Amino acid sequence: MKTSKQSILRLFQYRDFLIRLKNINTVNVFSDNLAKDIGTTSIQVRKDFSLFRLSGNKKAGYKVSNLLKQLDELLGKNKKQKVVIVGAGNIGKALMQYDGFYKEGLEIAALFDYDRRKYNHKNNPPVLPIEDLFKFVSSNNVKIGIIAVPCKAAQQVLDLMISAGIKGAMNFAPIPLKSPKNFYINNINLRVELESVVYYTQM
Amino acid sequence: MKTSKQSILRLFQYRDFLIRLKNINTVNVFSDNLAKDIGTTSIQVRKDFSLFRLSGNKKAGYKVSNLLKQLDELLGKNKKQKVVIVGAGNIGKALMQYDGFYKEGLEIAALFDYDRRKYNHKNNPPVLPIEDLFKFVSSNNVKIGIIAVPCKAAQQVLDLMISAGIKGAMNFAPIPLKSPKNFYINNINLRVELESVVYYTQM
DNA sequence: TAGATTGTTAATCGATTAACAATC
DNA sequence: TAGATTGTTAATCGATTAACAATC
Repeated sequence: MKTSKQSILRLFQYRDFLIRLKNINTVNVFSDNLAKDIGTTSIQVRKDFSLFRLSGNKKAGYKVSNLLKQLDELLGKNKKQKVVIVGAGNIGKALMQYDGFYKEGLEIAALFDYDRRKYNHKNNPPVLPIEDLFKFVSSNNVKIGIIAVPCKAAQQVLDLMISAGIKGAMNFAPIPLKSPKNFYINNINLRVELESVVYYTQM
Repeated sequence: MKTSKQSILRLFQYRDFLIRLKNINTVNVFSDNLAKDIGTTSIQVRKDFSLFRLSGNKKAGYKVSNLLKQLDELLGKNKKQKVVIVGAGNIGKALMQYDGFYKEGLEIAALFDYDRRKYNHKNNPPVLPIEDLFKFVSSNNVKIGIIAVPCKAAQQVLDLMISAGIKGAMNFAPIPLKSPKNFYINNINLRVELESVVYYTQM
């Protein structure tokens, strides 16, 4: 109960806003400013902070740099994290080039694919054959994977990741995958997300 | 209360599974099968169905084709929906080529971009100049948009969409956007999603 | 019938919101 | 001081889970 999934997600969003504030040299911020930005209420903001023992000053709000430092610590943003992507198709490439991963401590260490024509050892990050995944992951101590392959290959890729020592994954294949309890998987089903937009606009 | 966001999302997932079942000619399905597939409980499945007046047969479960037909009706899957994408970068192109949109009644009618070099009227869907968005959307009666542009252009694109008559959007720009109350916006922040995977694997 | 399954009502759980005391 | 803000405790709300009746 103490730490809910949703408040963690909001902490990341607050952090985003704080970074923007810091860039324009803002020193203080009120819970109400934070709330407005991410589209919630100031009560929710203070509640979230309360859960994680983040405190400000009555009347003066929160110090941007101080709060940011605490959030970085709390969210483990001080360590660099290596990530591998399996599937060098459109989604894989989009993520490879996604701005802002790197400065957030997320390093796309390599892409992997089944298709030989896509291999490119010289690229940064390199595009490697799927056979190299196991060795790469274990020798580079990678803990995070992204699955961007077609449905029929997804479970196989996940199993390979797990056996290689990966502990959490983001999955774009629109099919539920089986994983052990201690493995964290974040399913992103873009089709369902789009379908739900359609549904809500029709109501 | 009657219709919760989460149960709607699950209805789409049940539907996915039912389509797969239909393809392998399965006739009947139990709530427990549905639950296993999407990773929930049979109680939840029956509760969801109960909310939407979907019923089966005691002992015999649900008829796949019948249930599918009812879900299609409920979720408005019988009408084709046109969608426009603004931003012909990696994410835009990934979505353009995303398998399965079309057969789900989602038609990517056109992409729009600010960059002249990306224009391609001959492509299917065509890649058009952003100046054409307003006219295209209103004359084709498009109700759904996808925002796949950098942060600094996102709000401007959304405003343009709204003025052209779009009613709901999926937004990939990692920044909160302002929209009127009757406009539905689904924010997909891939960086935050990935960061949360990192967070949970570290615990 | 006995066993298995649906479907609804009630109970629980968790997250959000409200109320308000503390204090700068 | 008065006004504005934080931070915690209590109340509400919504979603999930449990219990159980109905019935094939």
